[in-house]
Amino acid sequence: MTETEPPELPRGIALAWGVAANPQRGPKREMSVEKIVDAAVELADAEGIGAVSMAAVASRLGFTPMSLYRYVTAKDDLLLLMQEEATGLPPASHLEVEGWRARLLALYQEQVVMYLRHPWMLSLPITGSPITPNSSAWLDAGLATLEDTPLTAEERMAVALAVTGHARWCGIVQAGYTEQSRGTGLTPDEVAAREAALFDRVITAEEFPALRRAIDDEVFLSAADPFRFAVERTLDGIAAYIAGLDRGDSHPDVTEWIDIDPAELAGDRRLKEAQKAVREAEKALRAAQKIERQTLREARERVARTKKSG
Amino acid sequence: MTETEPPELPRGIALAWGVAANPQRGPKREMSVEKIVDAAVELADAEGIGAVSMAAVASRLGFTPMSLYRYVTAKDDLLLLMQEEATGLPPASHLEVEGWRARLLALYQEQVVMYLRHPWMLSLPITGSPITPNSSAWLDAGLATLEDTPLTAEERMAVALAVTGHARWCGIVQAGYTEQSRGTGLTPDEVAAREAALFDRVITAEEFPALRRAIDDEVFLSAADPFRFAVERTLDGIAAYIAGLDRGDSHPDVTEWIDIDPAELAGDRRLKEAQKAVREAEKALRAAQKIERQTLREARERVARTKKSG
DNA sequence: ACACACTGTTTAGCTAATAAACAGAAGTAG
DNA sequence: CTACTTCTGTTTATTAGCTAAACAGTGTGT
Repeated sequence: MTETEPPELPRGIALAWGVAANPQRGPKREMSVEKIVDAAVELADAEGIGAVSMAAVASRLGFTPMSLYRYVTAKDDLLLLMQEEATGLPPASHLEVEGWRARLLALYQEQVVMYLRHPWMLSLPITGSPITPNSSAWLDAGLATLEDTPLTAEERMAVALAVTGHARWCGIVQAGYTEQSRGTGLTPDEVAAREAALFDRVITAEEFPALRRAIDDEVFLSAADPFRFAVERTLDGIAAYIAGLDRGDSHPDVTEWIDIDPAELAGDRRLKEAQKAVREAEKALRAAQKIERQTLREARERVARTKKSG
Repeated sequence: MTETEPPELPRGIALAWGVAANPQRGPKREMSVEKIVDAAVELADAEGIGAVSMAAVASRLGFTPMSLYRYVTAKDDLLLLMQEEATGLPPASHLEVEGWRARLLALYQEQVVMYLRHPWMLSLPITGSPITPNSSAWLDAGLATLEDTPLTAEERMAVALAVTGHARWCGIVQAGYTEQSRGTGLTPDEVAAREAALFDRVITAEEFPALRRAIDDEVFLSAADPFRFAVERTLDGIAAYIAGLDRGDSHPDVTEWIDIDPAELAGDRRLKEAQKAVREAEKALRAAQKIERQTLREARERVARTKKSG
């Protein structure tokens, strides 16, 4: 009888869970996985993920590049462990408040802080669900806040996932500024201002009326946190949903995932042609807009020149 | 008098807006930026962003790697243009339904479809706000749905941003499976199943009670779309908020962004020490858990062996 | 004592981005 | 028409970065 052996843990994940045999013989180890990961995280925090090369990490510890491979099978491994280390355990502070709503909000904020501290985490690829101890702990904490609610298991998962999503999205957008400010040497505020100026210059009322109005209302210079607003609304919606359940509403039918059937793309010729047609039309539109813009620009320049010389 | 010249458009963005001078002299061009970008997008769709090297794109067009540099200043440029191309203009289908809520939901779904079609987009770094024509068009479409609502400009931006965030988050998670299925050769379903098995194996009721319960309730095997649930709740919350405004509620005070003061991190020694202490404690806890897990595993193996031989 | 399992290091191979120098093509000024 | 200039796609070469393989030295178990 073949034992139903579960699939092998990927080496990196095994390391993260601490299920890795330590060798007994041979010379004493001078480094450790933890020291390596620490060094890598420090480097990423300070200079961005781009600065994290095997050589840089090793040299920060005073060793040669190849030495790291005695502790870590490949760079991807190291990145996974860095993620795990930077994720850390969820702080307990969200337990100091009462009620699922306050706790979820606190958990959201804790996650945002985490991402602000380690913005590089957001540029690492996500590979499916987080099967590492610390990520699991965060997810567990999110689910735990909802234990006293009448939500189904699936709904709880959806809520916990949504909170993480909000935090990530907030982090992603802010990390964009962080990165740019690192690259240009400007402060994040200056980057934002520069960007607002670019926007202002390029968004016309004819092409983007709603966006233009938003710019004119100075949304990009506002100090308000749009992400906070969004989480609050989401929590409102969840609260209302729970209230409905308490009132006796039934859980709605599940909505299936949106799925793109690869066959749909590869097989159906008519669909493909239709898509192609749309793309062509888009291109044509864009081309026309380009010409318009260029013409406009030239006209403006002419006027400016006339004014100057006149 | 120095003219208040706005900052130069980055080359890539200039290209995206079509504000790039075409040369007049010299031999006829055999390629075009568009053909290059098309080829790159096709490649990324088919084989993932990892397959997009300058050489691969060039060879797909039948040219040498360096030829591309006559059209695109650097790979980053190409990536930006790919993003812009794959983003496309928002389909008009969301205009076929009535009311801000239905339109936003449609816009959400359209974005999800876009990300499913081009999952690689989600692994490109975000650099601040989307200052390209197509991205702007999506944002404009989102804001436009809210024009008839009593929301402030900032609130509208927050809502539009949130919808994008939900779509991205949905795309990110699903792209994780797509990528993994490409790497392993398994179907996405198989990947999900394998992952569920891994989870099942590693999550104990003692360490992660809530998560364990969720697994036992088979949330990871459910066909329900957790992201859809979350957007619906968010839209509920926004609807309730709007209803409140209509009833005469006032807009709440703005919440400031969460900001990590770098000085806070660098300067305050006590804080730093406290943080270090927390990290040490976390490590200790993790180490203890590791040992526990390893012991448990060994014990199980012993039992299994005994059973076999007995 | 000796074999073996390990250590960190050296060397080398590979992929990938891109700078620099090139020969030939097409406009343009005389 | 001719010479000059600008531009084309190509060739060559440099650089950074990951990692396989071979190596000399170290400590443990027999």
